[in-house]
Amino acid sequence: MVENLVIVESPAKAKTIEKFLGKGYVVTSSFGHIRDLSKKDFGIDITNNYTPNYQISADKKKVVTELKKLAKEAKTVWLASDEDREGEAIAWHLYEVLQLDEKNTRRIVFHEITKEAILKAIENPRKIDTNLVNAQQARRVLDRLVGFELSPVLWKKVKPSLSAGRVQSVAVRILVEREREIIAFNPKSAFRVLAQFNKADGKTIDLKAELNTRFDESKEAESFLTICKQAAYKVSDISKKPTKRTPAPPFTTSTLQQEASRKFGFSVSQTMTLAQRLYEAGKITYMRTDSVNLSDAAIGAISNEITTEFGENYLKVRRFKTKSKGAQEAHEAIRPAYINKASITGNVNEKKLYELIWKRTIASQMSDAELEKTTILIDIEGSKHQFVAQGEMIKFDGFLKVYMESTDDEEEDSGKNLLPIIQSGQKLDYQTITATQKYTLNPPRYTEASLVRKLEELGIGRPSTYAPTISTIQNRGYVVKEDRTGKERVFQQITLKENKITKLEKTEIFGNEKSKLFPTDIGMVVNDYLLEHFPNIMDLNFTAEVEKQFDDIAEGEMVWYQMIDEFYRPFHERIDGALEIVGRKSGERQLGTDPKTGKPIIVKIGRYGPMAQIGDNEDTEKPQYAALRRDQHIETITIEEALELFKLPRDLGMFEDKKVDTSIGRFGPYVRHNNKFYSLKKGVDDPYTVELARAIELIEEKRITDQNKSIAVFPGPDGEIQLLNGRFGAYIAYNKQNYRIPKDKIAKELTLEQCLEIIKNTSVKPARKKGK
DNA sequence: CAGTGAGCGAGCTTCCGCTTGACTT
Repeated sequence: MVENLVIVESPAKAKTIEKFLGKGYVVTSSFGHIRDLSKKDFGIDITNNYTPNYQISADKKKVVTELKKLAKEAKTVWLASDEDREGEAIAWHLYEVLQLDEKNTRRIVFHEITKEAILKAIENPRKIDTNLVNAQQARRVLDRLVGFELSPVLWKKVKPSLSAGRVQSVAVRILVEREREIIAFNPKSAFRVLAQFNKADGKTIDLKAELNTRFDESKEAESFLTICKQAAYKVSDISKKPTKRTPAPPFTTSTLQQEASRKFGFSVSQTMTLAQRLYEAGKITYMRTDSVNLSDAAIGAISNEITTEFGENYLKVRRFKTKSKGAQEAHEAIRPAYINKASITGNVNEKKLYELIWKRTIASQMSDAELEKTTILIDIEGSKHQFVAQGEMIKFDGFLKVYMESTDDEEEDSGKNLLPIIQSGQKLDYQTITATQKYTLNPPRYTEASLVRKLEELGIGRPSTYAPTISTIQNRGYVVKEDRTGKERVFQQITLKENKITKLEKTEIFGNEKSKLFPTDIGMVVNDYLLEHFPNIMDLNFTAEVEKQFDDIAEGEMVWYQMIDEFYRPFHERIDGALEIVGRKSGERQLGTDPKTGKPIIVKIGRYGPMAQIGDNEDTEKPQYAALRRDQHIETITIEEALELFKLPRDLGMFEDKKVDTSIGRFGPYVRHNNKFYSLKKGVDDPYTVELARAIELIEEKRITDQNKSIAVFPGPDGEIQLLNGRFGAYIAYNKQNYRIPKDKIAKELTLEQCLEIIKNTSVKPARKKGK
């Protein structure tokens, strides 16, 4: 007989709490939600006040049986899920499913896992807050209605298996809009002038300064440098201004994802997997949180650590306030479980992430850094402009001793260098003065982490869904994360050195992208379609607005199904309206006419992806088709590039009485002969120019490697059993399956019997899931 | 593995938020 059964959401949390409570308490966990809307036929009775049809999730059946058993044995059941909308609903579902008795059920909540907080919670039980539960039901039902009515529209109007939802569709919209800003971006250039001074009153110094003006035209820059040739330079003013810098608050899920991305290049899901491991090992507090709050106990421990490690003057206790919209603050900020542990054992990445969390937590309770910003103004004889040198000196490092937050901007040499000691009125000599043509930068593309930040700013999504959302939009093919190499462009540089002006044309690479999110053609077409027919769902403020209503429901000022009804009726009308319009949305774009045939040339999304087409479908003559290449996009492809596509496949001639042709396929450029494919060599061969002789060379080369590929062939019951040399060593190929050869066997010496044995002992792989 | 782009029809896809493992490469 168990006296008290406490149910929390996470097993790791249960373990910790059990230690605090000791005898008489069994602490267990529900593993999150135990029930959800039925997957079939909506799970909502629309005609009956939107009554939800809840079902115990397949993977929770075991948990529920176990919990039922424990609850039956216990005298008192304590529902200790999180104190937010979802947590309240979890408590209510437990209450319903476990068929608990109100008399021996207590609802308790705490925001931090400390002994004091939990004992206090036990002393102050309450009842389940039905209004809060209803707010959650409204949230859940709304998301189901939106997701399960919009997605089928996309299946019919754009492409099967697509999806839409309150969160994911807005996330894609943000990326599409940024991409279009970038496409439309028109860089402007101006000449930035930098001077390097090497003498002050004849004494050697090292001082870099930038002109306080930029010149639009190279002529202006040149005539300025001509003035500089003759000019005398004088320090006209030195000013010093004290400034300070304040530490960032402790980590939340989204800020942790951002910093781990900026500092270590971790993907959002990578960070979460690492954090989960640290949490389960008891090394950090809960990793899915929107709170920047630290418990009193933690602040005490941090203060201790700072005073002993760095001294009293480095300590400044701070309480941070959450700024983000819709934060529910059921937990603490993400911090080390034991503050005095500056590092841990574990793999390299776990260590890195832990140390980052430790530093950020400690720094958040440290003094401001005090800086002195120095500005030196330099007069130029014969010019109204001035050179400006700026420097920053740290007078007291404060929190910078342990931690410095990174920014997203790829910083140029911002001139915050160390300045030499110099006096006002001193005469300066230049070493070089350089005017460089600088182009304005397009708005930056999003990384996974910066998209999460944007979503959080808008109050869209929750800490537990940021990583899954980022995966979903990639899995649906709306977005790809990739590197793209930039383009070259020419810029001018005019240099004054030793009284001579020289002009140079240089090239730079711009627009290099690493691990950035790019919307795909499908992403753009779906976005435009949804925006056209469902602008309210696509509104960046849609979530914020329904959240207000959920709050009203939670306050008991609104009936949840009435709120849903007001949303649903006009929404469903739009669904019907969209379905009535015939035809599909293919994102078709006219490029012009084909000079050869005079027929229209278009690009659009076809059955198998983005394609170009010459001629109409209605035309008596069948149109010509060509798939776009991976790096080509409906929105940006030019007519010239599209016409290039139709030059392939190219016939090269005959070889061994069979046709040889060349083209570009899914895996790159190839030569085809007798129904066999031979890859062209990257960086060597080009399908537009490759000739028959070279193609034959490639064919013969491949034949030789293929000859060496086969080690032995045996007859098997379902065709040949082949022993082959592969990329990863020898393997067995039989009946369209590959089999690994055990390490203790040598491939060459295998007999038919041994091969059959290996095949028999290998568990057949389950059918691969189709799609990506 | 590298193609395809007409049409029909069966059967499937899909949301967001709570939680962990169980998967594969």
